[in-house]
Formats: sequence, C-alpha cells, structure tokens
Amino acid sequence: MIPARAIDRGSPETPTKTRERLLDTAERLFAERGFRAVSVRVITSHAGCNVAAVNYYFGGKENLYREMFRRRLVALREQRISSIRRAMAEAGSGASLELPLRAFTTAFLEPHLDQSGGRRLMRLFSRELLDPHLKAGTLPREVIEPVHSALVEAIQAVCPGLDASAARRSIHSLVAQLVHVVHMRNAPGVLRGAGREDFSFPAVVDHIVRFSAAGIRGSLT
Amino acid sequence: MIPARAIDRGSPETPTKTRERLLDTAERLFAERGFRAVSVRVITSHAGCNVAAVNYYFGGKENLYREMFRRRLVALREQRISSIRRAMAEAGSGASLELPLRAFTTAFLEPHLDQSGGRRLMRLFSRELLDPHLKAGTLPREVIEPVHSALVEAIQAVCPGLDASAARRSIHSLVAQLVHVVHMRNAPGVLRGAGREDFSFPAVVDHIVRFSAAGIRGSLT
DNA sequence: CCTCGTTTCAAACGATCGTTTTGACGGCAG
DNA sequence: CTGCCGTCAAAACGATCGTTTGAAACGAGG
Repeated sequence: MIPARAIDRGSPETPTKTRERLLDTAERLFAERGFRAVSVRVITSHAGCNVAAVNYYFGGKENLYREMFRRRLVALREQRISSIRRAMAEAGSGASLELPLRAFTTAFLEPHLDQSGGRRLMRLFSRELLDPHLKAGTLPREVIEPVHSALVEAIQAVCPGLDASAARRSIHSLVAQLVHVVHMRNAPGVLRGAGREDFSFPAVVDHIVRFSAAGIRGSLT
Repeated sequence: MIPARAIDRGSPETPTKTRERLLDTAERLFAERGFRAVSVRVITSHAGCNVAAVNYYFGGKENLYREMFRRRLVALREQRISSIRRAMAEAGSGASLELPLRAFTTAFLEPHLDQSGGRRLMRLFSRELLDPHLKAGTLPREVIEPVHSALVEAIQAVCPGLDASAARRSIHSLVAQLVHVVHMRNAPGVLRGAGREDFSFPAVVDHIVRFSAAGIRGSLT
C-alpha cells in the first residue's frame, strides 16, 4: 500500500529546499513516534522527496536525527536561561522567591498551551533521555546543566540562607514537577476522568509556584 | 555474526519451562532497550530456545510483551498501596504529615538501591508511557489511578484542611519528584560531575520528604 | 550550443524483522 | 506397536529496514 502523501512544503513562492523539509518533517515524526518507529521512507514521502535524499544530505538516518536536534538545543537553552535572567532583573534586589519560580514555570510550560514546536521538542527530549541517539552527554552539557546552574544561582540570590546542595535539590524538585506536567499532558490516555483538570493552566502553575516556594522555605537550615 | 549466547536458565535441577524463561528474558531486555529495539531473535537466543517459541507460546511479540507486563501490574499496585496503608495504620490517629510521605517515598525508591526487578519495572513503565504497547488505559486503570487515590486519601487523613484538588496536585508534585529521581538514576550519562550525589540515598529521601511536607502545608487554604 | 557540478529519481542491495511451515522427538494411552 | 499430543527446532516466508547505485534532470557559466 502506498501511503497517502501529505507533503508539508513551505509557501509555494519560496520552494523550501529539500534539506529543510527533511529536517522539519523528521522533527515532527520523531517527536510523535520516536526514532526507531519512523522509517526514512516515511520521512521522505511526507517531505515529498526521494528516499536517497536522507543519505545525500545527511549521510544516514542517525545524522539526520542529530542535525534536527542540534538546531534546537542552543535556542532552547538560551530561551530558558534568558527567561530566568529577565525575571531576576525585573524584580531587582527586592525579589521574592515566588517571582523567579513563576517566571521559569511559565516559560517552561507555556509552549505546551498550543501545538507549537515547543511541545514537540519536549517529547523529543523525553525520548532522547530514555533512548539516546545523540552522542553521550550532549543533552546534559548543552541544556540540562546550564539551565540547572542558572536556576540554582537565581534561587540562591533570592534565598540567601539556602545552602548549595539544598538549592540544587530544590531545583530538581521544581523541574521534576514541570517535567511531570509535560509528560502527563503528552502521554496519550493517561489523563482520564477527574484527573484531567489537575494539569490545566493556569491553576497548575499557581500550585507549582506555591508548593515549591513553600518547599524551598522548608528546606532552609 | 552469531551473537554469543548468554542463556539465563534457572537452576538445572528445576529446568525452567521455556515459557517462563521467555517472560523473564523479555522483561530484562525490554526494560533495557525498549520494545522495538529488541527482536524476538535476540530474546529467544538469550532464553536459549527457538525463534518460533514466542509465537508458539504467546502468539506474537506484542502478546509476549503484554503477558510480561501483566504479571507485574497487580503486584506493583498492591505493594504500593499496602505500604501506604501500613504506614497510616502504624502511625495511628496522631500521624504527622511526614510519616506517610516518608513511607511512600521509601517504598517507591527502595527498589532502585539494588539491581532488582523494581528498577527494571520502572524503566518499563517509563517506556510504556512514552510508547504504549498495552491496550489504551491499562496503566492508569491498573496502577496509576488506584495508587494516586490511596495517596490522596492518606494525605487528606493527616491534613484535614487540605481541599481535594490541592491534595491531588500535591500528590502529583510528590510523585513527580520520585519519578524524576528514578529517571535521573536510570538515564545513562545524564548525571555528571557534582550533580551525581544530588540523587543519592538517603539524603534525597530526606529532601523530598521535607520539601513536600512544606509544600503541602504551604498549599493549605 | 555544450559542459559541469548539484540535485533528484527509480531501482536494487543485503540485512533483519515478525511470523509461518513442516516435521522431528519423546511420553503416554489405547 | 500404533496413534496422538505437547514441545521445540530448522528453514523459509514475505515484508520492511537503511543504504547504495547509476543515470536522468536541472541550472549556471563558458
């Protein structure tokens, strides 16, 4: 059976180059189904080009995956860190604990309100953590650790009494809750019945901010 | 290349039946590499039997996966729930908030101290959530929702002022932290450098209990 | 016009996938 | 012994995988 082609070209007057279409299509499909579940034939047929294009432009399926991922890593890190820095700068010296928490929580969860690329990126993230196809240590080095450090720094600035390891663990607790929200909203069929609105905006943001602020204050000394 | 066979038979005097060996081997391999990444030939060669055995006993690779999963679901749920109930019963009426939190946190994370089956089971869980191969809604119905309900019930018993939705969200926050610890300890190469001891026992248990207790108290009214 | 490098194509490659077929082997009932 | 049944293995099936090949199609520059 020949799969119905749903070619996602760019606007017709700017006939997107095959290379770009492959990256975009691969990002969408890898995020939805995972690396192994998507064949290069499915990618190329959705991108409207020949099977050989993947090897012509990227030298293989795995390199396509890495190129697709590499495009997003730096942008994601910078967006996360700048949202923290911006919140701290706006708050000035009299910043409360809740302020950077809310800023980061919003910045983290906001992309999931729509069907934008941020949502896909988080699915790619989850899959990559469970089933790595990048070179070892890429995700921690490029995103996880820099963002974590920036957050620890910000928390310690507004919470002077917090010692270093308590600050790191508290940030882990915060990030854990954010990741959990993303997982629950992405996983199909997990949210059923009354549990559905537990992760709806903006109530979930309010909860996480309040819960985490209290948790951090409770970790003092 | 013929893969070196590492047949994991039971003790020789009790020649484990092929069916059982297949279930055990599949559980280990699926947890380590995921459903799609493990071929039936790899499973059968590790189990020391023929390729056709999977179809003979289970009628296909997917049914083997489901059988393997089904064995564990009920036991896992009962263990989790009973650990909550036991902690509540021991504490009696004067139970503090920290007590059920610590009981559940310990019960949740304890299997990860060794290389036992609990660790594998959590990996299977994560993979199944991201890439479902069970019938839709099995995991929520059999494990997630019952355990969640039991925890909410226990928390509300020792925290009378907590309203229902705040209790549900607080439990989500607790579970999120536990799942995060499991992920970080399972994901290869994510923990590097100073971040390594952030998830070491028993300090991480102390942190989660204190952080969550404060978070829950902060969610009152 | 022709040439040349880039891009795209259909076709095929070898490998591996999940599954099926076929029949051998051993124990047990008749 | 004969016939049957549960167990299991060798071989092969068709499908699909990622990749390669060789040539057609294309566009720019001489």
